[in-house]
Amino acid sequence: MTQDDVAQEVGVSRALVSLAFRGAPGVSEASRRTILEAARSLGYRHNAIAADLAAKTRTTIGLYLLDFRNEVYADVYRGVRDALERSGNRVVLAVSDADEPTDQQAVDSLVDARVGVVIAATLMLTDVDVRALAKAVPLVSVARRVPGVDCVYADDEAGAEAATRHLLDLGHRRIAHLTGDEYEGHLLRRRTYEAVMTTAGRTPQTVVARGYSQEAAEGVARMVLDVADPPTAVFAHNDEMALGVREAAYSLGLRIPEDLSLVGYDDSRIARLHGVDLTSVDQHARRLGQDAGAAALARIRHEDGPVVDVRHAPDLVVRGSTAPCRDESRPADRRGALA
Amino acid sequence: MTQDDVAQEVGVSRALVSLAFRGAPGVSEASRRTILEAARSLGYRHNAIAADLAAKTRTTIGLYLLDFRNEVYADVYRGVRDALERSGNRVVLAVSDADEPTDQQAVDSLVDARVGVVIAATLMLTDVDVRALAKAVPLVSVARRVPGVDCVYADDEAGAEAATRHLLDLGHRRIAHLTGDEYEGHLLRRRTYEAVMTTAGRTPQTVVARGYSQEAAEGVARMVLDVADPPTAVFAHNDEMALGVREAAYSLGLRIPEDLSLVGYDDSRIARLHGVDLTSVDQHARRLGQDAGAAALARIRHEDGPVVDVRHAPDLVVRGSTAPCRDESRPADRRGALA
DNA sequence: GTGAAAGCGCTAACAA
DNA sequence: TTGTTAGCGCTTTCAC
Repeated sequence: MTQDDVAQEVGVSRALVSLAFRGAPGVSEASRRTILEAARSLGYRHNAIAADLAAKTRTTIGLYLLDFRNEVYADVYRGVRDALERSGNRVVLAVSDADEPTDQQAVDSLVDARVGVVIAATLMLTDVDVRALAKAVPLVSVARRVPGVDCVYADDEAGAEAATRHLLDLGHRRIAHLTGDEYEGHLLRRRTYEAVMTTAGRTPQTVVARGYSQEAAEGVARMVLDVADPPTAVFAHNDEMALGVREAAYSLGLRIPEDLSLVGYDDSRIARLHGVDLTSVDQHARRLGQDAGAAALARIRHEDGPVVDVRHAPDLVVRGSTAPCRDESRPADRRGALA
Repeated sequence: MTQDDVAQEVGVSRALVSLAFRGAPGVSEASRRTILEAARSLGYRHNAIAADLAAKTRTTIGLYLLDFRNEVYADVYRGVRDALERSGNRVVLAVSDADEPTDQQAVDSLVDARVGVVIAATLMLTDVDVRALAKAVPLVSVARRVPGVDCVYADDEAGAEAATRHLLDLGHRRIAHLTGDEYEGHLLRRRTYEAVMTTAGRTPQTVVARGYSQEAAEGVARMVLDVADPPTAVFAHNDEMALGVREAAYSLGLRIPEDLSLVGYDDSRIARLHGVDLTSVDQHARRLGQDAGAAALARIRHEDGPVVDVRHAPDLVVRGSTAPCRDESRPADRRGALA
């Protein structure tokens, strides 16, 4: 079933059918209607892939998501869908795995699918590699800022600072930060945590797991918490890892927040469950997705339009997993000593 | 950068380059090596889409997933990836939404992407529509049995029976079942629950929400539980809905399992969290995905091979969300009265 | 408005 | 082994 068949059925040229299908000018309203009608009754479907090949265009949008299990990416996906809903562009997805990111490979598969632009959330590559990638295919980076490349992200420094300060304000001193392998794009939260701690006169304790999943976090957390003088609070890189800490804590008989305060990142649905009730930083992932979708659309239309750099403010959502420090072993602070 | 460029660089014909890239016979080992080498240094990438067009083949596999938020689909996805890892076939994804399923639309997008086979998990369409779909494109249905169509699924009747019996065995009488809109493919669990209840001499109480999400379930559950004589146990269609029941219960001051026993379905990661600890039925979704991937591969190679119908046995995983019924208002049963 | 001809990047015979 | 030719389903000139 090709445009030829439709053309024959209606008794016009194939070229006219092509024009009619693209809503291009140069075809009478009457012809258009007849053609579309005939196409429907014949069950003809426009072959956008062949069209792209012939027109040397790339109208498909590629979406790379780091992880299927982390709900934040479901939200990004929804946002992208919101933005692209009525654009008519196809979206093809490629999904990786938080513990074994295969950015390059997955994005390659999108390039092979001949997409016109790639929306990537979240790239683990180095800045240098991201820029190289952006040379090969128009790229919109989500939740990761790379100067010179289109990007849409929440302010990680603000988020990490809010999280860390929140714990400091609650009187915690031994606050650990749990993160994954040192991917360049994920360093911002860590660095900010360390800076805020240092400024507050506390010693940062950064713990690095092998990956960013719950499972990866749980193993490391058990070691960190099972010592003589464990941290009284943990700030985890994301909610997944926070859940790992939570499981580790419970398995050691520690209560949250009585014995351990816990802060996550992403404010995922799990954080809101009764009994989990996790303090977390909301990145507004769906909005990130929406903006990324819009940016991708702009990029696909004007390959060399201005580079977009959209930064949103995250929000700390305080819930029941954080509470004032009640660790008796903590040294009294100055004011306490003088009082 | 086309095969022509590579051919010119090496000084051979375009056809030879084509053959070399497909590992087809008729090209000497020396030529192949030179060609592949030149291609790499030129940065040439084989255009599988143009190849499909020319060869009139369809090597891409389409994967439809009902919902991004329900982890069971992440598991199916992983399974499919396992199966396709070294097959060389591209996979394109289309994802819908549990509360507003758009099967037809999403699968259409896959058909438009010119896929050779569609793996669908889970279709909400009627059996009739599914079969019509299967005529338009080779289809492998996951977690939904449709006679005459390739399918890979867990035995819903066994799962629902195990869940219902488990609650009955714990002494519960007023056991409600919470499900979503009546999609044909989702009726098996409900019908089984109702049959088991009736056989046990109990009155089934099936409650239908508008969708299959946590949110949809929560609203309905609140109404069901906030009555004079509420059910002492609920069997939910899936873990997502069970979480909704859980939230509703807690918001009404009911404790689980003391005041309410709860069974889900899918044995998702959330079910295993400390404090959630949800009794659930494991469908072994990753294995379903693996088998579906294998079936799709077989179908794409032999369009009219035998129809596959793979059924797995689900497993009830008993956790802390279910306990013996302690409802004092329950009428003593016969043996109790005699003792 | 319409039709003919060329070409997108590739494969598939068939000859050479 | 290699090169030649035709054609996949479509768009795009450009003349009618």
